[in-house]
Amino acid sequence: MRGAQQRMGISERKKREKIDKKELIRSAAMKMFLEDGYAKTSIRNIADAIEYSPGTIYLYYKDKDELLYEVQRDAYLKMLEDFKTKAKHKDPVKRLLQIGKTYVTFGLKNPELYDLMFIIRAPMNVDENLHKDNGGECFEYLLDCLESCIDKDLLKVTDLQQAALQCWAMAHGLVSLHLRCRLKMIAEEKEIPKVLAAAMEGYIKQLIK
Amino acid sequence: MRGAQQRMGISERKKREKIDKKELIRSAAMKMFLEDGYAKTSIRNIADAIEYSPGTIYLYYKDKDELLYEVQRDAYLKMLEDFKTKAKHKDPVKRLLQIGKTYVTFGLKNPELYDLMFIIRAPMNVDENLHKDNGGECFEYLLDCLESCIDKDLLKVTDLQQAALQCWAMAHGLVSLHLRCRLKMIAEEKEIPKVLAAAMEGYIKQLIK
DNA sequence: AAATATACTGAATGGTGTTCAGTAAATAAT
DNA sequence: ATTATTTACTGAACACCATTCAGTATATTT
Repeated sequence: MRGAQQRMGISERKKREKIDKKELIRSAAMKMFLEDGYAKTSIRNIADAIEYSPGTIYLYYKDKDELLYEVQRDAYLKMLEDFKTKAKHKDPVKRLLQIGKTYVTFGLKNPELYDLMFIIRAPMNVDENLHKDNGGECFEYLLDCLESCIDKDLLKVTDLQQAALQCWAMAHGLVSLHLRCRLKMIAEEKEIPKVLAAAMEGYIKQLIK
Repeated sequence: MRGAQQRMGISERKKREKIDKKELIRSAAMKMFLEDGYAKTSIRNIADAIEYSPGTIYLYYKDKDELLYEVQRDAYLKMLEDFKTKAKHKDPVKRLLQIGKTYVTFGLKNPELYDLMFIIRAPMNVDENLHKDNGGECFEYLLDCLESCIDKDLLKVTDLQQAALQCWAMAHGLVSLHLRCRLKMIAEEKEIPKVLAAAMEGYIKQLIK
């Protein structure tokens, strides 16, 4: 009886240790992805950093993409947290402005993170619903806000889906064009945050009745 | 005298042949970039396709990036051609709508081309002005159109730079989110062209007085 | 005919993701 | 207590990648 309990305790400890290792790998990968970018971070580099062999990583993650998905999951949560703390004004229109500003700022402050969330190519074969499940929560935060605006008849537009798509596309367009250095003809590097924020704010204000 | 002329003729022929080879490499690369994407096309693959050794390519191009820049140049010209043929309505507002539609359609019809023009990462160290010089012409086409609109007081906005930035960001946002499969929660694959065109058109119409 | 210049090769260098036979330690079964 | 089994991990090997460069073969000049 006692032996069995002990064995169960041990096996649980093992399970915990296994999760810890997975977590160790994940956090090392996250750190390196953010510092050097996804492409420049190799499985070998990660293995070196945590002082294990490359093969070990494949005991916990199917491939490099799966590690990316894990980090993306975190990133979406981080963005959602940002929305919840920085875009909670009662007035849905003002909240919409906060969401836009928060999104753009998030992208500018976390370029590598933004990159692996929305820009870099990664086969969506494995987990087709990852972005629906994770990014989905962020998108729904926007949807809820826009729905409130439309319900209260505060906007010129009435098509919720289209409004949401436009807001997201505008914010993503601004951030991603900048992250790919395509706005050099428009503004100096140091002016970019202001210019992008102004463009986003300007767009949303056009929506208001 | 005749000998000298002949030599000059020969050296010119050689020069032509050298340009031809550079062109041969460029067009093979372009074709493969469009079919398989930039990342999946290797220097070895290109060398195989034109039946030369990998080393030969480096006699004509400094590195793979330089080959990318060459193809980007072409791509910008192609887009500008599109604008000139498909967006030439006299009425600047209608022309603006044509530009938006043309841009989005271009991205959807040439996904790999769009990718290497605006989405993939490539060090901008070498030729910082490439996008200013090439993409610049496309952007100026938009700028000219918007300037006409604003001059004739047809838009609600008056800030030319901001309007141009918004238009571009909206179009790029729509196209690039789709190319990275981020719009699955919004619309079915086959509905995407309609949805994106409607969003773009809807946005521009919001701008009109 | 000898010297030089040109065009090209393909093996080598140092990287990448991924696999897998082998090892060593811990646990379970006898 | 001894044997068998499971578990965790290794690191060399595989098939790629971009890039370099000594060597070769052909063409041109001297």
